[in-house]
Amino acid sequence: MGGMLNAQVPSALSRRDQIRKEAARLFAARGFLGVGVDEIGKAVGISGPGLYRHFSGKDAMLADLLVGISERLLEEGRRRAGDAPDALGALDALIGGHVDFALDDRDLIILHDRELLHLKEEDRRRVRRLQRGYVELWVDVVRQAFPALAEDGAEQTARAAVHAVFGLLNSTPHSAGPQLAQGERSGLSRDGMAALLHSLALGAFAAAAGGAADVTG
Amino acid sequence: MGGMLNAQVPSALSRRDQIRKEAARLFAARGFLGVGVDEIGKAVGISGPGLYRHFSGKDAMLADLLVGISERLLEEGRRRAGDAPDALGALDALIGGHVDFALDDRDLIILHDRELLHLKEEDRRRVRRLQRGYVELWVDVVRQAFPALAEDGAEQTARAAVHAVFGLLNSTPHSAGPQLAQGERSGLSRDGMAALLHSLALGAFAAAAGGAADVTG
DNA sequence: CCGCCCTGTTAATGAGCGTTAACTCCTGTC
DNA sequence: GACAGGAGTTAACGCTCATTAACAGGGCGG
Repeated sequence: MGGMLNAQVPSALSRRDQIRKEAARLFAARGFLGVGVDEIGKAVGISGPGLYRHFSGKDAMLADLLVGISERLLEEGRRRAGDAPDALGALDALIGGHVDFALDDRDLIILHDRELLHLKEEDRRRVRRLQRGYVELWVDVVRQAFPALAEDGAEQTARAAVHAVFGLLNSTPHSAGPQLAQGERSGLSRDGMAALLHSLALGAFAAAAGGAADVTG
Repeated sequence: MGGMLNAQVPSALSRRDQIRKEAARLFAARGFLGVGVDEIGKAVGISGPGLYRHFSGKDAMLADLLVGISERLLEEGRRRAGDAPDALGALDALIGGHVDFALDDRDLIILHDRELLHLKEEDRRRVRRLQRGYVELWVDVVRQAFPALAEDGAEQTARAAVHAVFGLLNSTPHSAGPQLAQGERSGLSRDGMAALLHSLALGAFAAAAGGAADVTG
């Protein structure tokens, strides 16, 4: 069954991408340590050790997923924020991008902060560096959008608020069960949920800027 | 080394509580499946299988922790909300209680929604029932506090907002490293962080009530 | 047409781990 | 003072599981 050039025909994922997708799904559902390689193999139609032709090991699959999502988030975030006309527009763009990600790639969002500890030190450092960059991007934009958070001493407040809003935006995976059909997620449509999350995030930032800019402890 | 009556002297935890505490710490740090019983034993000064004198198995320790936290959250939440004079006061009390919990029992908050899947079906159902009760408590209070969310069709919005705010309030464990000293958490004092989280949560709910009450899609 | 290599397969290996068994010691009670 | 039982110990069992070894087939360049 070899050598068919792995044509990148649309709608047909490469074997490697197939593995990525199924591994993400399984890791999200039962945890990295709770999934065996045989199971991942079965999910893509090959069996167990055949995976080692595509990844150097189980750890490497997780590392690939986490590095990939972190890079995509940072890259997309920079692009969107850069294309915006002003600070508030940039914040809107960041929120919208993150919401899309949280709603459309739930598995990866779950893994993103749940399985970080199972990475080897080197990969973990790399992912953390990317995450830190993403946070700083948000912090900069938020401080420009809300002048109260740009004051001296409000940087830690802004950073904590950004972390908290990430928790808010990433909450959708937790609120729904393992998997629901596409149209329905707890009674709200995908776009309804997106709009709601967007509102909640903006409201939270506004509150941080309004009341607690000087709570630097 | 047995039979010292296990006196409930203050400042001395019972062996069982010692195990609870250390198991929670280890599970939070490296995941339920990533921690061996020998390690938990060593953390409390006994070794490996000695734990089986206090818990029927490793699963039982996790179940004990998750059931315990879920019960405490629901019980405390009901008590606080019941003692409040009005709906807004009840919401304040709920937020304050949850914030205290998130800041003071980080390990349990992490486990609470991270390791649920490693419970046996029966325990999982029990924890989920408690969690559902807690969510409904919040939903009721939020809808009373914000009339816009009490309208017909806004129930799903309110519930989604509550889930999202839980994600926000539970974000502190993720934002800080494994463990920091008591005084400092990312530059904000404990009380500063508590005040900030409180503001963020209220701001989010206000935004949900203001703009998106009819986004039932 | 030959041979390389990509992609699979199954079998074996070796480590880790939860749990149980068998045994010891100490303490409070009758 | 015997003794029942709580609270430990170490050794052994059985199972899972990631990884490696050894082998096979089929397509494509030469």
